[in-house]
Amino acid sequence: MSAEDVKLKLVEAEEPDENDYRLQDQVGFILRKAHQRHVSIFAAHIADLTPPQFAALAKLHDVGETSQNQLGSLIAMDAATVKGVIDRLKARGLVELSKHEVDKRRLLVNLTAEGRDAVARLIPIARDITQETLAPLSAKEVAIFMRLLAKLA
Amino acid sequence: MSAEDVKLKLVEAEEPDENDYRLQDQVGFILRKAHQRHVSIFAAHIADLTPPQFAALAKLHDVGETSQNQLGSLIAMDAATVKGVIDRLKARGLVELSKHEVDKRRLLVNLTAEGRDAVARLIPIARDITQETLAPLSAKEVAIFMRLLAKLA
DNA sequence: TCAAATTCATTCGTATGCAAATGATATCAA
DNA sequence: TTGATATCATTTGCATACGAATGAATTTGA
Repeated sequence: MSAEDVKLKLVEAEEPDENDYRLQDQVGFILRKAHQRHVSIFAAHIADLTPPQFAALAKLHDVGETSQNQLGSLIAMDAATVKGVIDRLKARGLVELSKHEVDKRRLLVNLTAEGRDAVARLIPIARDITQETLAPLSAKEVAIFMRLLAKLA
Repeated sequence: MSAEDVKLKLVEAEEPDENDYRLQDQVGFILRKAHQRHVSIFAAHIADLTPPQFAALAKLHDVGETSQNQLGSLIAMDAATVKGVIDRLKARGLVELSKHEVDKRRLLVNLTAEGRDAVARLIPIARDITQETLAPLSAKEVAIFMRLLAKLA
């Protein structure tokens, strides 16, 4: 093989570019689609609440009173996003806000009685949503998938 | 065991409700966080384009001229969403629009020369983004994960 | 053929999601 | 103590994302 041939071969080997990039095989693209599908399943079961709204209620049910930002960090929302979510839940009477006695910066968030009822009513449905989202996988695959997905989150 | 005891035990067994629902273990919640992490990695590598915008460019590079809605279905965007994405790419000179000669409903989308250059330049970076997103997994785990994730998307 | 149904695109309204800037309050450190 | 930092919350601006309504153009089917 001549020096020129070697060079050509190297150039070929160094050039996977463009031609073999398939968007539909990229993890980000598929992750986005899987998320879309989940949101769609969620909406089919719970029409009057979004996944982020339900996440806020469920977490409040777990931990009780917290500040708005603290709640946000528990459910992976930045300050601006959680504010919008909490505002809408408040407008619907599912949470109530109060000021922290000591630290005047903090805005405390609590479930209302109606909010507690909603969570209790919705949790069984949320379990169905999880199951339907994972339905394409066998039980064994679910265990593997959840373990790996958690590593990426 | 008395009949009463049996009844109590059954009631307990039938009541997983609320108490064992952990938001942070639900597939939808983790899917949302994994997607957030990916978007953040994307933004760190490609500051001037969003993942949906890049998806549109990469797919146009693949398939060439298509109608706006057709492109949307190829990259999993509804008509309203894809319109916004294409409008912004057009404003930046990365795509150009034209009317379909025969079917006057259709709006054809094409990469501009600048758009083609951008895709060529960005595809290697996009490959890095995929790799970094999957970095927490071993090669074997990546293969398994992608197979299962595809089933859910 | 022609009325009904479908497709393509647009617009409106609502809801995340995040960066950046701002203001109020609290904490830290020299 | 007080000046520098840090934290909590809000606001603005921009970008998906999608349901629903609308209008234009095409296709279907009786």
